[in-house]
Amino acid sequence: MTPNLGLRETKQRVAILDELRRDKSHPTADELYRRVKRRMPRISLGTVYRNLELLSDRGVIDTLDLAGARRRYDADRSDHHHIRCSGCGRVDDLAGEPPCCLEEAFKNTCGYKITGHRLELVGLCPKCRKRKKAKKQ
Amino acid sequence: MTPNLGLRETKQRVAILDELRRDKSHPTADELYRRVKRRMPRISLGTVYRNLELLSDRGVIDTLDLAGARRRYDADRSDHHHIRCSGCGRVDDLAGEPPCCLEEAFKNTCGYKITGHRLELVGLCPKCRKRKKAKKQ
DNA sequence: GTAATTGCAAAAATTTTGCAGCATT
DNA sequence: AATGCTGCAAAATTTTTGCAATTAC
Repeated sequence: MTPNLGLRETKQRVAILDELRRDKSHPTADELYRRVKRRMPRISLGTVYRNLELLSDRGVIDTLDLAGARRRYDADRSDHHHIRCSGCGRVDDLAGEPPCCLEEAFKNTCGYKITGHRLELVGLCPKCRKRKKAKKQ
Repeated sequence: MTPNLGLRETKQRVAILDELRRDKSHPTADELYRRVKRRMPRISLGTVYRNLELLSDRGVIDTLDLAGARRRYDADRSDHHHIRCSGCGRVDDLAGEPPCCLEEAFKNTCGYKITGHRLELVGLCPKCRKRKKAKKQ
């Protein structure tokens, strides 16, 4: 599965991580649950939530927690940002370098010890753009 | 209250907006409800939610929807970002210019029509830094 | 008078948790 | 054998909604 993390390698955990790695759409816990359920029908939603939290705590996966939407998960831990469609809620990866040292820029503000940041663009995905155009005419 | 927006000027709406403007802590709907309730004991939480949504739709207030936390609201509509404490969840304003044209940087990515962005720093607020230090020793 | 808005309470949606039994180490 | 993990179901949390009565326009 992954280097030793003090976690047991249960069938459920392996299946959850495997499906998340295979699914590039940043699924919610519930969406992932439904996928895993296809190959493991007795798995419970609670198990999925518990495992996603454990894996996230140990840095195996990322929790997206994007603004306003339900929590989403991402097995891709590389440094990248996301864009969310305000029409349908889908979330895509942003290509391109993370911009100029955001954390640096705010380093000496307000007494916080800065540990990270989250940048999220908002927009309309191609499908929703088309849909909107169609509506207007 | 505010220029005409096709909204009636009910006592509840006025009180909600007034309290939000007075409260710089980016309260959640529930926190705001408890404040408003002090001067208007019969107001209901549903009314607070409904008004916050209406006011946000019309751009009178901002919905923060910061990552992972509960939804928060902000009557300050100036262009600014936020920092969230991973210890206690409090949210503060970030001083300083918004960094170099974030949206520009990603303009030609992935076919989205970009309409906005959200930047949120994460860190430990002064209180939580102190608390953590105390614990360690 | 009309239509928007409210309070209330119930429902919906999402996430967490207690527990007894099971599986991994 | 020990203990971490699971399924299940119930609970907790947050937000939304239906409806009859009220209020602003």
